[in-house]
Amino acid sequence: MFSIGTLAEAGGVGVETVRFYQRKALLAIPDNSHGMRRYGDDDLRRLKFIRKAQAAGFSLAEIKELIALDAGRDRKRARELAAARIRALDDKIEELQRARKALTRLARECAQGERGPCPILESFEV
Amino acid sequence: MFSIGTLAEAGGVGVETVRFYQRKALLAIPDNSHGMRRYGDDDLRRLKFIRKAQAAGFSLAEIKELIALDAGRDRKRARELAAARIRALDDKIEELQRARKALTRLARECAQGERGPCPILESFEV
DNA sequence: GTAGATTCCGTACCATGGTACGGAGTCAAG
DNA sequence: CTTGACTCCGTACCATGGTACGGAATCTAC
Repeated sequence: MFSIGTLAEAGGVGVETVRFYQRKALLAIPDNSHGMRRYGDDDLRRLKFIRKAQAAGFSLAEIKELIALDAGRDRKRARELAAARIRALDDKIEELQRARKALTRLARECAQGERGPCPILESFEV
Repeated sequence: MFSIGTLAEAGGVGVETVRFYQRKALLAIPDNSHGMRRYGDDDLRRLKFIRKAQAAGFSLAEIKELIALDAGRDRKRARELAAARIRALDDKIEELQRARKALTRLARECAQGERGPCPILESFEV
């Protein structure tokens, strides 16, 4: 059992962020009737999950649903959320790869010399 | 020459968004001393550029700099911005691919049956 | 047992990227 | 030459994901 500061540090976030997640009901608020609130491994696991799910592009609202689902038994909904997000990820990855191509082109076309305008807009095929 | 509504539609954004970009100095505000403001192909090109650059992950502040650079002659800075964004894109693409993997695993482990909890947190290797 | 760090809690504030509102003026088609 | 759509402009508001503040209580280490 550890304090909120220790939890935050272990999760790689600030104390205020932990509190924010608590307000959003993404993290439980432990009882403190006997002094300071104490946190356990489950809280840390959940905090880390929130950060990873965020990295996967889930919004905090979606993450909240995922957490509820984790305890629950609606497999169909869980699969739906996963599938939708995989599609969104595929689209996003493709988009970023297109953007990367445009930027590579920009860098190449700006490669020579130190001065003079680069065709930045053109590089993006605008 | 066309109106703001036509420009917005052609750019795939709302009129209010065009105004917002104008307030942010991403788009020029044409003279209207002789009536309504009129826009040309350059405005549309720039609007489309803004949307594409956004898709590449540039913030509006960065896009503003890119536009200034496009007219200017500081190739070094343009290359720097491009290179930094390419690195950021590579990181992001990798991260999304990791997330995709976690989600695929989640979908697989939730594949059987209609009810019962899925190990959602575990799927994310939390 | 006391000083300095942490925690608690509510509330306020922040940046980003828009979206909406409302009244007055302008435009375009019938 | 009117009617309905569009424009102008300032200002307000919105969602998301935090970050900061400040006074009181509590902890921890010396």
